[in-house]
Amino acid sequence: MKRHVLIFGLVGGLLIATLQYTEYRFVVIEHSVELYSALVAILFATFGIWLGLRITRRRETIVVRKVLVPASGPGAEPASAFAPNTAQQQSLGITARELEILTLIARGLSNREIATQLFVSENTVKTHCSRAFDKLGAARRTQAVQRGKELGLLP
Amino acid sequence: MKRHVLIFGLVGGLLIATLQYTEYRFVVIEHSVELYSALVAILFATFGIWLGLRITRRRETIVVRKVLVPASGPGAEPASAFAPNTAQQQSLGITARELEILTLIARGLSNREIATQLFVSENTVKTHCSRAFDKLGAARRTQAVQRGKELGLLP
DNA sequence: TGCAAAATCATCCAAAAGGATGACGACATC
DNA sequence: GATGTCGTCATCCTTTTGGATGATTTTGCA
Repeated sequence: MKRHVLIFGLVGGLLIATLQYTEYRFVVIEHSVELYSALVAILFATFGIWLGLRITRRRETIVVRKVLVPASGPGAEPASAFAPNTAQQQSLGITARELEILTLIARGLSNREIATQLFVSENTVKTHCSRAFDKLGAARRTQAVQRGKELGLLP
Repeated sequence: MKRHVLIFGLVGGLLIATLQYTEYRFVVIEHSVELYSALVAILFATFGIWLGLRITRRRETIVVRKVLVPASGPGAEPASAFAPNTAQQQSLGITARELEILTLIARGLSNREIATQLFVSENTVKTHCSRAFDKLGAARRTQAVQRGKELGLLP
C-alpha cells in the first residue's frame, strides 16, 4: 500500500538527481530550465496517470439479477448482452479475476498482452491461468476457451 | 482504496510545504532549479493522477450478473448443423486441410493430438498451423480461433 | 480486529508452440 | 512437359505456455 508512495518518492528523487547531474555536466545555457520543466512535467504527468490508474483499479458494483431465458442456442441472444453463467463459475470456484483473464485469452491475447492490459506482471497472469485451467480441467488455453464456452462462462 | 490518494496527497502537501519552508529559510538562488523541478514534478504528478482518473471516468464497472435459468443449456442447437463460410475461406486462400486443423485447434487439441488424429506428423501439423495463422493474420492459436469464429469459418 | 480468500509476484524447469526455410511427391492444368 | 498448388516432412532456433511451489500483499467479511 505504501509501496506506491515509496516508489513514487524514489523515482522522483532519482529523476531529480539525474537532472541535476546532467545539468552540472553540460547545458547550463539559457533554455535549460524550460526544457527541464517540460521534461519533468511530461514524465511526471505520465507517471501520475499511470499511478492514478493503478491505484484506483477495479471497483465493481455487482448487481445480481435473475433472468429467465427461453430455450435458445448459444449466440441467439443479442451480441452485446452476454452474462457469464455465475452458477457454473461459482460451482467451479472460478474467481472474477480468473474469468477476466479467461475472456482475454479467448480473445487471443498472449500472457504478456494480458499482463500489460491489466497492469499486472506476466507471472501473475500465468498464475491465474494455471488456476483457471485447473478448475476447468484444461491443459491448454485453447482447451480452456472451449470448456469455458461449453459451460457458458465465455461468450 | 482512497487511503492511497489521501496519503499521496498528504505526502505531496507536506513535501511542498517543506520545500517552501526550506526555500524561505535558505538558498533561494542556488537550489532554485531543483526546487522548481521538484515542485513541477509534484504538481504534474498530481495533475496526472487527476487526469488519469478523469479520462477513465468509469473506474466502477457495473457488473450485471444475470443468473440464467435456461430451459436448455448451451449446445442446444442441432450439433451437426454448421457450414463454414466457404466464401471467406476461399478469399483468404485457406485450404481444406488447414481449415480442418483449425477446427481441431478450436476444440483445444494440441499439435501432437491433432497429428495423431489425422495420421500425420507433428511437423506437418505445425506447417499447416503456420500457414493458416499467416492467412488469418494470427500470431497465436487462440487468436486464430477467435478470427476463425469472427469470419464464420469455425462454429 | 483478525482471519480466510483472493490477488500479486517470483523462480526454476519442461513442454508446446511458432517462425523460417528447404525439400519431395502427387495431381491438376495449361 | 512445364508450372503451380497442396500436402507432407524435416531441422534449427526462439518464444510462449504450462506446472510446481513459495511468498507477500490486499481485501472482504465474520
